[in-house]
Amino acid sequence: MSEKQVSASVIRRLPRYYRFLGMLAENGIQRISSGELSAKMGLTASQIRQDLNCFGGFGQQGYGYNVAALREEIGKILGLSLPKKTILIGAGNLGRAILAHMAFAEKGFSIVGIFDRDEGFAGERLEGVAIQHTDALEEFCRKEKPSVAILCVPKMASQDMVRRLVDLGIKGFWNFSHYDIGVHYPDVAVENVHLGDSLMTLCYEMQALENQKGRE
Amino acid sequence: MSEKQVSASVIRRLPRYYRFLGMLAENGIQRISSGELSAKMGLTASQIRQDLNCFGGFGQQGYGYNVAALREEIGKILGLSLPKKTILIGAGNLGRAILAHMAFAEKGFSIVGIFDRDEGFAGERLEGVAIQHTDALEEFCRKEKPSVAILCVPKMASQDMVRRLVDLGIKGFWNFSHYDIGVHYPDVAVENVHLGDSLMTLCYEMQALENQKGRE
DNA sequence: TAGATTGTTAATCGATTAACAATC
DNA sequence: TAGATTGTTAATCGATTAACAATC
Repeated sequence: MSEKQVSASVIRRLPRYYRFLGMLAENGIQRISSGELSAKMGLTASQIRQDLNCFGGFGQQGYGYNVAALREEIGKILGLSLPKKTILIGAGNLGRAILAHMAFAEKGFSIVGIFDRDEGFAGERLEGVAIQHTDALEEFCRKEKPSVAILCVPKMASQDMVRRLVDLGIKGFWNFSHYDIGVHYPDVAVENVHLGDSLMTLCYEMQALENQKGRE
Repeated sequence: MSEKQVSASVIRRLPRYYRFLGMLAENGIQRISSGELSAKMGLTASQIRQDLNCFGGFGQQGYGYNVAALREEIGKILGLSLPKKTILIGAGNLGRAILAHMAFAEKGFSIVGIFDRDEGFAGERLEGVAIQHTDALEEFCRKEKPSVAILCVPKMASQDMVRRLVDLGIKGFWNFSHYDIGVHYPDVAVENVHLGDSLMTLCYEMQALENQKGRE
């Protein structure tokens, strides 16, 4: 099982394939060719075949791909069924919204603890899980051994918090804070969300659109 | 002013430069070389110089870059000072969290309206702006002419809502819904957030880390 | 002036697209 | 079998890195 290293560009497209295949399955579509899928997703058929063949031959010549089977394969590649004990750090409105909004369970994440430095939240429950003070973090992690942390704390607090969590054995961060994890922790998995960057990118795109219109 | 088309890869790095330069400025650092900045950001110095020179020569040989001046230039390139009337569609917990969490004003976005299809929210105010029923959307847009919509509605509702908003003259979408805008609307700017995709990517990275450990 | 560091050109590397033989 | 569509190799394209002359 010596998997060759697959590029980040390919990995970033997998969730999107997974999502589109889910939609197709919901609509009762059982088979699809790379050509049809590429049209729906705005990609080339070549790219889809190339991407999928990083992991194996999931299609059938002359037929295409079985939607449900391919979706399941991609789910496996992503590791969605692997159980991942997860803690939420920061129970402000962003943390709460994410907790309520995301389908964690169907991706293998189970929320086992919620922490906030605000004493006022202590005891309150979100989605059935009690909020604890961050002081309880060390003891909790030694006992429960969570592997993932969702970081919804202010920028100021995040740098120290990350160090603390890495020391406590956290292996993956879903980072909504303004701090760039990852530059200094090569042994953990990090997915930075950086909503501010996203909004600025939109800002640029709108301006570019405007300029383009003017030039035509 | 015939700007050559700058690649998306470069654009996506600009907000990150902007953020790091902001941090440096906060720490009282006035000048920085591409070499120093590259070390802090985990890039190559070449890439930084290459990126910046898409837009002009902002540095000075033998000296480096003036932090404050460069930050301002990047802000200009991104179009942050351009005023953008913005509406929020969907005042559920995600919409509320985003509204409270983001520094819209400092990026030129002003929230002028909030809409939800839930009658129960009508009249409530968030950040000083009243929530209206989505029925009021048409009249509001014709009068106020907002250019940006933040989309925080369920997947089911989003497809129709996007069509409606495009018809009403919305030129940019910050899309938190599960629906992929952009495949069918080439004349609007779209920034898809897709938190689910991000979480799945983390899932893969964690698994890859695990496999790597086992192989060593 | 000498040292440092940019702006820019050239070389390399990787990702995407095209093409087509294999095969269902 | 004939038609369709994959898996895979080769060609192209673009992005990143390296190198260095220009210059502050």
